[in-house]
Amino acid sequence: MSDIRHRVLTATHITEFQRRVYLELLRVPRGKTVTYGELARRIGCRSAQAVGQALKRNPFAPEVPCHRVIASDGTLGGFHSQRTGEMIEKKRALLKEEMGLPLQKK
DNA sequence: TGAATAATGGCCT
DNA sequence: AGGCCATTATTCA
Repeated sequence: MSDIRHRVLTATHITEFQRRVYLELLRVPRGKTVTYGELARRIGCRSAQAVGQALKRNPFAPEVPCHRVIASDGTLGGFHSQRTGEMIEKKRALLKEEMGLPLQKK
């Protein structure tokens, strides 16, 4: 079982909203991707930016499947080349093959 | 198809 | 209260 989930549930240095985002993210089944807007709607939010911000500030780093979140275009959306960014970028590539995604490149 | 801009909603300091 | 954001949609060429 993912202690990550437990960590999020015990996280107190984050807002309730943030917790929802992480939980929903962990809730995403493997081989499935969700857009910021989709995830936002799931938690009852209308702003994908808020979700994105939550992931950016993600205190749970790559432990959380943030690589399953993509833009509405089916692209990788945002992501920076920071330390975690590189790792996630790589993870994303593997995840794509894992789920058999044809890598939509507009 | 690609780029730029506008609008939007919520979070952080 | 102000600024920020890993967005989204729309518009123009």
